[in-house]
Amino acid sequence: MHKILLIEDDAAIRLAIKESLESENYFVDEVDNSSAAFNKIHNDNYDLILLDLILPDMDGVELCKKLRAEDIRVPIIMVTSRKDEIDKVIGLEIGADDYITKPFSMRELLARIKAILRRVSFDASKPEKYSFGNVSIDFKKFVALKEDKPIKLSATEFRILHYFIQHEGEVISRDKFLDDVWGYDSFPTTRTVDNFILSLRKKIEDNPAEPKHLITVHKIGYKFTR
Amino acid sequence: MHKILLIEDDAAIRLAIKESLESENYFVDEVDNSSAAFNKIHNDNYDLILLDLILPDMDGVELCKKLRAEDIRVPIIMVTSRKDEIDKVIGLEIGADDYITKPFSMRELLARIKAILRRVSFDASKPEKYSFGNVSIDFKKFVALKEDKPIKLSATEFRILHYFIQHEGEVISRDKFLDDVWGYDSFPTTRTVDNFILSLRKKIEDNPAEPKHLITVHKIGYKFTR
DNA sequence: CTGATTTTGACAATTTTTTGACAAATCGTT
DNA sequence: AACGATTTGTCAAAAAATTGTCAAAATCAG
Repeated sequence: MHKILLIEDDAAIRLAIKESLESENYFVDEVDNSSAAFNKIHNDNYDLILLDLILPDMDGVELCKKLRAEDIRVPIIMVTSRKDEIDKVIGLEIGADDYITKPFSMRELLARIKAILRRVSFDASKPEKYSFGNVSIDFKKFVALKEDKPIKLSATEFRILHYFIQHEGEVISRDKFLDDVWGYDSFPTTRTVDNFILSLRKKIEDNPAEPKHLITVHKIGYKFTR
Repeated sequence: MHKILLIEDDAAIRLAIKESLESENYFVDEVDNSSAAFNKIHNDNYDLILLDLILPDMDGVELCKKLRAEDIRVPIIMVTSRKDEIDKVIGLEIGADDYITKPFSMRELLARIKAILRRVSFDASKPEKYSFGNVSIDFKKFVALKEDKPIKLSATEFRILHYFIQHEGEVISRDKFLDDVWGYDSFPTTRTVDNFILSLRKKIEDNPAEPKHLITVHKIGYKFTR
């Protein structure tokens, strides 16, 4: 889940934005002035900062500059009320990644946030293709073959296999699966994991009753072997 | 990796841009005046030039003209502070490929760079004409035929098909479509993508209910197969 | 202004995910 | 080896989420 710091002195606007962001499953911290923001930023890791340009104590521009001067590179989206303020401010010297002027639609704000987060966080080490036994998988084309015949995997099944492959040989507990594959905003039971293992075995094992790749480690979890 | 030459006399701006570009995995060379730029360009191959309009020695416009006169065709993006300067630039005689006025956000600059590099690499390996099933498309003339009968495609539909063809077999998420086909300053919902797929299917599939070319990959996106 | 295109929103159809019940297997303890 | 407690395998139905579809609203180009 992405963590966003919202810096805005108008309480009503702050609340509105916070609620929208939360409904999109972002975690939001809010402050109403830039010195509080400055502290928060130093004590916490944010994925993105939403910064209103007019703040009581330190100006938003100053905060932005200060952060960049410290080589803090969290993406920053500036929010301004007046178009002509941008001119003074958003110039690149300041180091904001994007800006949006009031009034803006929530949809646009959310879209901009999403666009920036997407750009920043791309998966570093993902195998695009992988094969084991008589199974081969193309994670870019989302195609899986067993003995050259296509098998149908759901999106979650692809994710699980991908995770397994990245952690080959390692025993993964059901809880870890739920954390890492499902994420922090979904809470199925651990039985859900078993069921996915079951269906994956049916699809990729020669003999699902005697799995060679998706191995049960009793009372611990499952592991993948090539 | 793409190689970019950044010509900008303000050191702060130069650094900010350079860092952003590098974080996007571009290789960046920087100079602060146009005669240095001129030499660099002759001794090296750049994929793109970012040129500030106000430079100490030679004017950016002059540099641009000079390069074009030598038939050097590297794409050039002009950066200007004042809106009225654009007029000088756009007049095509200068030969810049795009321009951007200060203030601008990093996101916009990166988007424009991406767009131009994409366009160029597309021109290089151009599928000007393409056919699949009983459909053939001429992307230069913007004409599409199905069983030799013309079908009417909108500009967006052409762009989508073109994007699909460039990424044949690959599954494209709705978000990626919005980024790459719609661009950086428009924020439709992901449902818009579905609707375009729908209308494209009606036009190019024999049986739109059972598409053979525009395939849904549930929970991931769509892919094109020949 | 008009007509075409793009975008949204509602609802239906489809697919996937999750749950829960029960059987089978495992483990530690007699 | 047998027992009981716990964990895992298995299946199918329920719940949830995604996509297909259409039409109306908004936007854009001429």
